[in-house]
Amino acid sequence: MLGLSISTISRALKNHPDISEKTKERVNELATALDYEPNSNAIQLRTSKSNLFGLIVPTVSNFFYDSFIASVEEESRKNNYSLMILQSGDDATIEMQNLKLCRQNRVSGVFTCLSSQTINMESFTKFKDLGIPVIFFDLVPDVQGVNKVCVADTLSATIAANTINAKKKKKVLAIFGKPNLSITKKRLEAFENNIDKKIETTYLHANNTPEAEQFATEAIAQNADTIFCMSDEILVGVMKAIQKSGLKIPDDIAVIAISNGFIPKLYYPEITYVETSGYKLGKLAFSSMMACMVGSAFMQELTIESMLVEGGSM
Amino acid sequence: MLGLSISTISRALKNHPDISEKTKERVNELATALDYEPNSNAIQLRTSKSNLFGLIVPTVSNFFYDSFIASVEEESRKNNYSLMILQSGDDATIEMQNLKLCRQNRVSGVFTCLSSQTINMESFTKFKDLGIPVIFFDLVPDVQGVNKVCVADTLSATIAANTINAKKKKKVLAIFGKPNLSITKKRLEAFENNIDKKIETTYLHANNTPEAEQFATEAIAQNADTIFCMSDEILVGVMKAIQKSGLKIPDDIAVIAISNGFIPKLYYPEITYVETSGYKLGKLAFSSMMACMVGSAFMQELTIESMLVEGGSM
DNA sequence: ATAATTGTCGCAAACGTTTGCGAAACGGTT
DNA sequence: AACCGTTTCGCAAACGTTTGCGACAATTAT
Repeated sequence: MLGLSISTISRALKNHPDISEKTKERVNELATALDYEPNSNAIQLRTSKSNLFGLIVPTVSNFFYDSFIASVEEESRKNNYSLMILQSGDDATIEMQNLKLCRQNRVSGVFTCLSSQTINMESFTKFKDLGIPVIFFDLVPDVQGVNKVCVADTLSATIAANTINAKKKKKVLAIFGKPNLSITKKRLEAFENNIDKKIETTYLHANNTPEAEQFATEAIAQNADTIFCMSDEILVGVMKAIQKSGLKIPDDIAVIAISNGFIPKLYYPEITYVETSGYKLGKLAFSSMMACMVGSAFMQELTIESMLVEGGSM
Repeated sequence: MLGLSISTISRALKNHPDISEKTKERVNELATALDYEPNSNAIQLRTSKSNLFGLIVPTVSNFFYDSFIASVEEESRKNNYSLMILQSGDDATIEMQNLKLCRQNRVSGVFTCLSSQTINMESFTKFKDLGIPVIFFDLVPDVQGVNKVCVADTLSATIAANTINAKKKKKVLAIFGKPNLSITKKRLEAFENNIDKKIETTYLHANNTPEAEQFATEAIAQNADTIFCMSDEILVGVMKAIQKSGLKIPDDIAVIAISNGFIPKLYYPEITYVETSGYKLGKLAFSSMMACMVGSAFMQELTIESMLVEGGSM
C-alpha cells in the first residue's frame, strides 16, 4: 500500500536507523490505522526467542500459589514476557505432560515446584541440557546444582519455636504436614532444635485439614496450651477445632502458624504467624529467572527472609 | 538420517494413510530417540490455529477466580489447549494491554471479566470482528449479543432471602458490594423483591472487607439478628466483627452469604451459604467457548444453578 | 502384453517475520 | 568528470511446519 518492501516495513516498525524519518512516520501511521499486530508466532519462529515462561503448580486454587502466580505474572508482564500456567494436580504424570507442553511451546524458562509424588527428575534435567532455565520454588528437589527459591523454612520454624519459648508455654502440640516433603523435614528439624526442652511437646503429621482438626481436638482434651501449625491447611483445621471447643484465644489456648498471612487475618483475634509470602517469593523467583536469562546463571538456593507478624493469638 | 523427506516425516508423525506402516515405525522410533518435540510456533504459523486461550482476571489471587482458573486450565489441558493468564489489576489500561497481548499471540479465544472501571468496550468488539470468540464471565457487560456466563445472581439472592424469611428473622442487615457492578444490582434487586416486607431490613454497600466489618459492628450494637453477605470479601469482615463481639452463631446472630464455599467452611459453625461455584462456572465457560469454536455461536447469557448449602449459622 | 489402479513418497509453496548483503541515488570532494 | 561516502531501501534466505500435487513403483485388471 505504501510502495515499500516488507523489509523496509519491518525495519521502520522497529525504528531501525537505516530508515528515514519520513518513511517511519508513514509506516507507523498506516500500521495504527490498520491496527496491525505483529504475529508473535512468526517472530518467535524466526528469532527462536519465545518470551514465554511456563509455570507449573499443583493447583492454582491455593492461598500460597495464587499469590505466587499473581506476583510472577505481574513481573512477567512488566518485562514483556507471557506466562503459561499449568496445573499438575500433584500428579507426576500430568507434571511430565506439562513439561512437554512447555518444550513444545519453546518456553524461555519454567517456574515449577515438584509434585509431592515426583521421584524422577529426568524431565527436568532435560531442560537444563537444552539451556532452558528451571527455577524451582517452594517444594524443591534435594539435589544440588539447580536454581531454587524457597521460603526460609529453617528460619521461620525457628522463629515460631522461639516465640513459644518466650511466652513460657508448658504443653505444645506441633502439627506438621506430609513427612516426605523437604519443606516438612526442614521445619520439623528447626522446630525441634529450638523449642525449649522443658516444654512438653507433641509432634504430629497431618495430611490434610480434617486430620489437623482431629489432632487439635484431642490436644484440647488433654489441656494443651499452645498449638503450632506448619501451614495454612493445618491452621484451618485447628481453628475449627478451637472454635468448636468454645475455648478463648489466647487465654485458654494459644495458636501460632507459618503462613502466607491471608488465613490468619480471617479470625479474631488474628492469628500470630511467621510470614512466608508467596508474593515475595514470586518476585525472587522472577529475578532469579532474569539472572539466568542474561547468562549469569548461579545454580543455588535463594531464600526470602521470614518475619513474625503478631496477631493476638499468643 | 532416515533418508526420508521432510514431508514424509511430517505425515508419518501424524499417522497419515499415505505412509507405510514400516516407515511410520522407523520415524516414530527415531523421533522418540531424539525426543523430538514439534515447534508449535511453526505449526501455529503454518496452520494459523493457535490452540491458545487468553484469560483475563482482575487478580489470580482471589477465592473465586482461582477456582475458575483451575477449572478452565483443567479443561483446556484435556482438550489440548494452552492457557495464557493475564491480570488486569482491575485497571482498564492494563486490561487493554492484555487484550493486545492476546491478539499478538493469536489466541483462539479469550475468557474475561470486566474490570470495574471498564467503560469502553471497543477493544472487545474488535475481537468479535476478527472472529475470535470472547466469553465474559462473572462481571459481564450490560450489552446484548455477547457470550456471557454468570452465576445465577437473581436466583442466589432470592434463595438467600427466602432462607431468611423461613427462619422468621426480625432485623436484617444486608451488605452488598460496589453499587456500580451489574452483579451487585442483580443481587440487590432480587433480595429486595423477595425478603419478607415485615422484616426490618437495612441495605448497605461495602467496598471492601474493613467497611463490611465496620457495618457489622454497628449492626450488632443495634441488635440485628441476621446479617446477609453478598460476597466472601464481605463475609470475612462480618465474621471478624462477630468474633470480636463474642456473640454466638446462630443463637445470638445468624449469618448467610453468597459464596464459593471455601471461606464459609473455615468457621465453626460453618456458615450457611448459597453456592456460586467458580469451578462450575469455569466448566460452563469452557463448554461455551468450545461451542463457539465449532461455529455454533449462540450469543447469549448462560448461568449456573445455585443451591443452598446449610452450615450451622442460620 | 498393456493399461489402470493403488500405495509410497518427494517437491515446492506457503505462513509472517528478521537480517545480511547488495544496489541505487545523491551529495560532496578531488 | 571521476571518485568516494552516506543515506535509504529491496532481495532473498531462513525459521519449522503443513499440504496439494505430481512422480514413481508395485500391484492388479484387461
